[in-house]
Amino acid sequence: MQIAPADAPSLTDHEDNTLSGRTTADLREAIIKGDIKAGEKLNEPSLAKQFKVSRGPLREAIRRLVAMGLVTHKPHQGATVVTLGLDSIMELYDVREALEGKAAALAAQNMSDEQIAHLKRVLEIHRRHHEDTAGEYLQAEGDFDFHYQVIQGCGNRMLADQLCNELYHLVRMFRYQTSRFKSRSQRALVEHEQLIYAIEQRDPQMAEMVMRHHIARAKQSIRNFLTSEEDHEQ
Amino acid sequence: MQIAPADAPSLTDHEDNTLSGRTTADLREAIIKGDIKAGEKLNEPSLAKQFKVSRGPLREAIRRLVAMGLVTHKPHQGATVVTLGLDSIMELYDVREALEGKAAALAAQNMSDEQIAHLKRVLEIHRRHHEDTAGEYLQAEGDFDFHYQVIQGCGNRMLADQLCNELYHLVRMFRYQTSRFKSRSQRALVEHEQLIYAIEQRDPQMAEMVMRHHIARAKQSIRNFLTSEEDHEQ
DNA sequence: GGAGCCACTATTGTCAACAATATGCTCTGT
DNA sequence: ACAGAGCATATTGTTGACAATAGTGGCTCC
Repeated sequence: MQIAPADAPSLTDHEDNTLSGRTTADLREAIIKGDIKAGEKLNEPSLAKQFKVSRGPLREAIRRLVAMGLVTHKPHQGATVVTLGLDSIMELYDVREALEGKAAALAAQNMSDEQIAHLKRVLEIHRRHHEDTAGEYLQAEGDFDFHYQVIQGCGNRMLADQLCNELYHLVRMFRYQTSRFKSRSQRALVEHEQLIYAIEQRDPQMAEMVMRHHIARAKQSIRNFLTSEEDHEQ
Repeated sequence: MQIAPADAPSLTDHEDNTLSGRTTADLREAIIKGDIKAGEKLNEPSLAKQFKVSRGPLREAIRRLVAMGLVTHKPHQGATVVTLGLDSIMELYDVREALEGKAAALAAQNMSDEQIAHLKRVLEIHRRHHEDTAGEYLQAEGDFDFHYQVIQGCGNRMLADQLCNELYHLVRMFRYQTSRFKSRSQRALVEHEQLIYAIEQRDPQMAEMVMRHHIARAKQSIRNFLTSEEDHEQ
């Protein structure tokens, strides 16, 4: 069992060994980590040269990222990295609330005892880490690690794919963009604990409610942070 | 196996005019309507010849369909049309329940009075149609038309895209595969009426509850139908 | 001097040939 | 006759060149 996976070899890297697959992963990480900035245009020849591939695989990679929601594409005008404004983030968190809420409910029904035990261990590791470092940065990735376990345990592959292959990367991108935004880790721990309790009780409604409140609070916290920041800058 | 007729005036056809875009739409309709059967392998050279395009645009089309969930793809082995087993359908309807439930809640908050009036007109048309034809087939597409209006009125573009660009096509494919499955139209009308009431009252929680029950019932109805059919066949 | 048109350039869309990989078949050996 | 290895073939992955389109700059005309 490993906690927050070290670096780029993300949990969702069942990527293939083809150039197209590797390029997708590389380009995706470049965008998420901000090496290619938000709103920037993706120039095919230059990127192809940069990644040392032809334009064919690169274009396929771009198409996959479009499906992921990381870039937009207009015919004959090319692709540009999405800009995550406050509105988009709020929308994203509403979708997360709906999807992960349902995932929590299903997890309460379908998770094996072994999986629940594993979830407890993950929470314990996060708590230790929080105590040791006084609420450190890793919390961000670690937080998703917890959510990831719940999602994988829900038993609905379609739901899990939607969350992990598409929305997850948008969340990561947002977190890289506003890495200065922390806090909430103490509260998150408590809420995660509540969720485990609900799942352990095999109570889908309670699990869904807890998860939805958890995400709704995160959403509100982000809104407060971003709007106050706007005020400061203007 | 035939090619799809060139007419594909789907609701979501903001497709571009490029060969890639048109091929995507054509191939998509061919798969949804069953011209290319479930589980069938997509042979690139042969399909390219049928659609009169090169393999480049065709491959991009396939990639988009993979993102849509209509086909799966394995490196060096090619793409195959998904087979919608009972399990997949159940998963799909759980995702719909979560997403459309939230959409209904948001619609209750954000829909304009004009949009609500339009929704009422759509419902009225469906009711007329139902009375005239004693519960006819068109109900299937009409039903989604109603849901479509709610989704568009929710004001969350990300949510709407997820539903209309991805899940919607899977639902359509399922309906084409089991077009003999009807019924429920009377009940659906009542449930749609309840939803409008909730939206009109600007009651998000009630709207979400009504929508979720509506979809959950549809799910159960499908399960009963498909399992009984299994029994008959075996 | 400004507005509109035209050519040019940079970039995207498309194609056909080439390379690499998987699958199925044959041939051989026991 | 059967199992396994190796080859042949079909299919996918990749490439560089070609075509078409949108944006840009300069030029002319009013």
